[in-house]
Order: sequence, then structure tokens, then C-alpha cells
Amino acid sequence: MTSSPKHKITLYDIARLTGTSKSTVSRVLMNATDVAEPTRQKILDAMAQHGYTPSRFARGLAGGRSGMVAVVLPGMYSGYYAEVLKGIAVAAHQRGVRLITSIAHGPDEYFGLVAEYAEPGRADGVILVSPAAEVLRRKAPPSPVPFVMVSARPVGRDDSWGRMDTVTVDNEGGMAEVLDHLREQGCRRLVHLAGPAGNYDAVARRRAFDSYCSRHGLAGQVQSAGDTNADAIREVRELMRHKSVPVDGIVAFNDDFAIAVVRHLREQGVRLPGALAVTGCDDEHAAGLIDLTTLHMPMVELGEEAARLLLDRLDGRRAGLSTRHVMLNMTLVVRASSFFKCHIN
Amino acid sequence: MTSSPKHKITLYDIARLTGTSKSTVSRVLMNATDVAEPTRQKILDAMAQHGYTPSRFARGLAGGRSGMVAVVLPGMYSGYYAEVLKGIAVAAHQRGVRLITSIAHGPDEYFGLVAEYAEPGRADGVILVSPAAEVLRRKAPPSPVPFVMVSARPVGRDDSWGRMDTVTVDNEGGMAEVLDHLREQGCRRLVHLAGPAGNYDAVARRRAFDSYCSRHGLAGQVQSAGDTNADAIREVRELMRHKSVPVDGIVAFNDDFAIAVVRHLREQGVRLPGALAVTGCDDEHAAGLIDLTTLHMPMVELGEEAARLLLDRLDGRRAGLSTRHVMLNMTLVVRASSFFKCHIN
DNA sequence: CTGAAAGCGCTTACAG
DNA sequence: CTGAAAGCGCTTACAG
Repeated sequence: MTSSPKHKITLYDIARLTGTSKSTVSRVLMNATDVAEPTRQKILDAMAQHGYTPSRFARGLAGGRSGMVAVVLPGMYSGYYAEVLKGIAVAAHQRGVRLITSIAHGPDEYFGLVAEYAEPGRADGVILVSPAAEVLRRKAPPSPVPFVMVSARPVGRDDSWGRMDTVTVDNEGGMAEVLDHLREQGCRRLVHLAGPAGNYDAVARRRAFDSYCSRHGLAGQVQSAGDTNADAIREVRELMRHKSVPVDGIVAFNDDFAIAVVRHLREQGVRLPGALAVTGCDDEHAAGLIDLTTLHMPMVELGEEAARLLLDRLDGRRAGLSTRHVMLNMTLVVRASSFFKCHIN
Repeated sequence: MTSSPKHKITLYDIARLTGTSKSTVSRVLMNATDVAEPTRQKILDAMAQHGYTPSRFARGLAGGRSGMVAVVLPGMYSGYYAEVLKGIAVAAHQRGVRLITSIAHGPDEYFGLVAEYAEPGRADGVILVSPAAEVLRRKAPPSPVPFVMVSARPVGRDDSWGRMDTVTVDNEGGMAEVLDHLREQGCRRLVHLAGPAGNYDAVARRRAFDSYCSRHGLAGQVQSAGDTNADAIREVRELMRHKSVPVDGIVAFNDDFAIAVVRHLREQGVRLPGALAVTGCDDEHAAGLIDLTTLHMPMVELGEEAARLLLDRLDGRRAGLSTRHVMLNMTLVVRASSFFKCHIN
């Protein structure tokens, strides 16, 4: 039964209440092993009884762990970031860790936030979600706290960001699944509607598309779609207009692009599905609604895994261990949009 | 030009560097007025030059403002919460305030988080997003920090939660817009697929539906849809099966329900749009994709407004001011789904 | 208008 | 195994 104290109850109160000292109470808080079992129990009981929760600020200031992890996001559009954040939040919460969440507007602000949290005494660790290439081009601020990167990986080898754990998705394998599927459907003239050049996944998928096509002797063309759906539509319009030999498959960087393309083509009177195949990536809610064939992106798992990597390191379970790079699979979800009339099976 | 200091540069360093004292530096940090202008400038310059950012932990501990605001969310599904959070983040960031974001799983955890942040020294203020009725039924923990509530309002008058600022949406007006529209379409036998009983907006919309129908002599029936889309579909199935006189309009609590209904009816061979009208609420991305008539919910604005209310209070601009209740309008977005064949215009 | 001192609630060597 | 003391980086009366 938690009594509701008028005034904040502190570590010192617990010490007084149990006839011990601040040092000892702090030790059981820190899970130190060198505390006599009866003493520990007495203190634990008192803490529970009075609903004591240590001040994260004080712990942070004193040099211990604040129990706070910073998360930097490059925006909050397209469900994707919300889901990743959710994964991080779930995993962190399970371990009693709170999140300092920042949404950056543009690479400069993103980098500024990274620099802020890199300083000692701001957070126990930092999770960087989808940092743009512009961010990773700059020199990483030296930092005493561990960083984990989600959906991105520094390019260079001896790069300043190189020591971070990363969690990414197998873009190569995912793209291969998509293209295998389209080939089975009979598609031969493919276009990849590529995502923003600063986006890690976009670059990886583009490269994967190219290499797959040349490996399999496919006529694969890459079209940069720009940053917005409107850009994507414009590109597709150009594409369809100037083609002598018709394109029979469009592989979009993500679901948003794919959906924009499908809607546009239908408005133009193109029969879909059937006239050509369209695929997306992410498997957002909307993808199911319009029967879009897409690669399922494990968004929540990306977040969970990132939090796990960071917290394991913080807990000392992996203190001195080498850098980890976790890669998650994407799985193909076949729906109607990838149906192609020239199906030869 | 920001030099990159090896070791964290502190307030004391700035004092030494400028030949002043910690007190004075602190004063300019706190925007105190009683600092000589030349002194202030000198200190400001030094801070800028060395890229000094005060420790939020230390400030919080010392009794000043930590520059951190806690946000409690009841989950992270359906874009809605992500958008509200985005609004909060944008407004907070503009004022240099960081967010401690927590996602609660269930009312108990939600309440636990509220209690945690209600204690002194955890955050400068707290924003409660959509607290469920189960949460508001309990006694609010007394707290020295200001709270703001989004998308909910305590029921009782002298209620323990009653002193909080709130930001809500005009459910009454929104529902009236929807129903006016449906009546114009010729709909007469309406069903409201109501949301969870613990949800403030759901309860408000249900009440608004009832009162509108009785006010206009409409045959309006309320059907509790449960918490999930599957529940909603089940209810609709029951509804359609046992109706002697056919329903000609379904007013869903939100877009998710509405979309589930539309899909289900189409699978059952019901001609939509045309056979009956369906409307949603929220105006999520998906609503546009399936041409759903819906009420546009100003999600980002809800968040922005909440942050503004809280920060204004913190800045002392509205220190002793009375509690504020801000209500935002929802606007009707007419699309194809509300088309009804018996259109009599 | 400015500085010296105490204190916020913790952790961390240092003794014992 | 335990306690006294110093210190983390700030703010806030209190003097001057």
C-alpha cells in the first residue's frame, strides 16, 4: 500500500526510516552486490511501502544513470516513425527507462540534437532513427554515451560514426523477393521509383534493384522520384508518356509512392491490376486497403531491437563488446496490385 | 564558431571566463532583469562562443526549470496519437523544451505514469493525451506542476482533475455537421457505431448523435462497436441481418471503424457508395484513399495548442490565470462514401 | 547590480 | 558489509 506523501520522499528518508545511510540505500538502488541480504530487504521494503522512486535528475547529475534515453527522429510522417518509436518505447518501458523524444526538422537540426545528447549528463544513451546522409557526412561528435542507429549505417569504414550499433533491414534480400515475384508474373521491363538520395534504405534499394537487374539480364530502369508523392506522380507521368515499349512493372521505394502511382494511373484510365504490376514497401495500413503488393517492414521490431541493443550495453551486459549490426528481414506480402495480364505461368 | 570542448563546459566555466560569478551567470540564464547590460552581453557572448548549454538535470534538481515536459499517451495506434505528439513536439521544440514521452499500456500504467510525473522534480509540466475514463475516475495525484489534458475532460465539477487546462474538439458541432449532411442526402434511418465507453470523444459523439436525432425526429440508433475493428464489423453484420427496415446511413465513431464497415459491406455484395451512406471521423490518410466522407480532426493543432497552453503557464505568462478550456472545430470532408441513392435534391 | 554559501537528491571513492 | 564526505551543475535566498 503506497501512502501518498505530502512531500517528495527521498533517498535520505529511506535511509533514516531503515536506520541505514544514504550510501547503503544508494547501493541497493544500484544493485550493488555487497549489501547484506537483511539490510537489502529492509530497504527494499521501505522503498516499496513509501512508493519511493529515485529522482532521475539527481541520479543523472551525480554521475549515475538517469534512466533516460534520447531518441532523435527526422520527422513524423508516414506511420513509419511512429511505429519505430512505439517499438523503442515498449522495450524501454519494460526496463523502466524513459524516452526523451525529439523530432528534428532538417539535417541541421538533427545534427544539433545529436550534438546536444552527445554531451555527458544529458541522457544515458541515444537512439538515432534514420539519420540522413547529410547528417552522417559530418563528423560525429565525440561522446561518452553509447549510440544506436536505426535504419541507417555510416558509409565509410573508419568513419567517426562507425562505432555505433545499428539495426537495419535487409534491403538486398527484400528487393530480390520483389523482383523474383515480378519475374514470375512475367514482368520484364521494370522501373524502380527510387526514394530520396539522403535516405539509407532508398539508396540500398536502388543499388539492390540495379544489381539484381544486371544479374538477371532484366531491363531495369531507375527513376528518382524526389521527396514527395507529387514528385513521384510527375515522374511516373513522364515515364508513361515517353515510353515506346511499355513498362510492365513499377517497383516503388515505399507504399506512399506506390499508392500515389496506382491512383494516378487509374485516373489516367490504366486498368489496374492487370495492365502492369505495381509494388510498394513498408506494408502500411493503407497498403492493405488498396490491395498493394508490398514488402512488410518490421517497424516495431526495428525499434525494439534498437532499444534492446542500447539497454544491454548500458546494463553492462555488453559493456566492452564489439559493435553489433543487426539486420532484420522484410517479407513479401503478395496482393492484387502485382498481378500482370501477361502472366505466363 | 563553436569550439568543441573536450570536457563538458559548465556554468562555472562561463563565470570564470567572464570574470563574474555563478550567481550572475545563472541570472542571465534565468532571464533575470537585474543584470547590468554590459555584463549580460559579455556572458551571453561567452556562452555562445563556447556552445554552452546548461544541464537540464542540474537545473531541474536545483529547483529551476529543467526544460522538460512529460507527455503520456495511451498507446500508439491509428496515426492519431503520432500526429498529436508531432504537434506537441513542434511547439515545444520551438521554445527549446524537450519531451519525455511515455506510452502507457492500459489505464493502470497510464495512471502510474501520471503519478510519477506529478511528483516534484520529474518534469516542468505534463501533457495527458486522451486519458481514459478509468483513469479520470481515480483521484488525481496532487502535484506542484501544471497539467494539460488533450482530447478529454474530467466529468465532475469539483473533480480533482478539474484544475487542468484542456484542449478538445467540438464533437457536438462535428456530429451536427455530419448529420445535417446525411439528412440532405435523404438518409432517415441512421445508426451510430459508437466507440469505446472509456473514450471521451466516443462518449461525446454518442451523446451528440442521440440528442441530434431526437431533436430532429430522426430514427437514430446507437450501436456499441466495442474496441476493435473486428468488433465493429460483427456489430454491423448483426445490424444488417436483423433489420426489417433497412438502415440508410452509418455514422462510425472513427475512420477505422468506417473503413472496416465499408470493406465488409462490399464483400457482402452491398453496392457502395449508393446503397447506404457511411461516414467516419478523423480524416486519416486512409480515408482519402477509399473516398470516405469524414470529419477532419485537427490532430497536430490539438498537440500544438496543448503545448502552448502548458508552456505559457510555465513561462509565467499565464501563471495565476484561471483554467482554460480550448475547443477546436472539426470540419466535414465530403467524399463519395456518403452518397445515398435516394438522394432527393 | 553582484558574489559567497547552502542546498537540490543522488553516486562515488575513501575509510573503517 | 557500512558510513561520512565530497561533488555533480545548477538555483535561490542572503548579504552587500
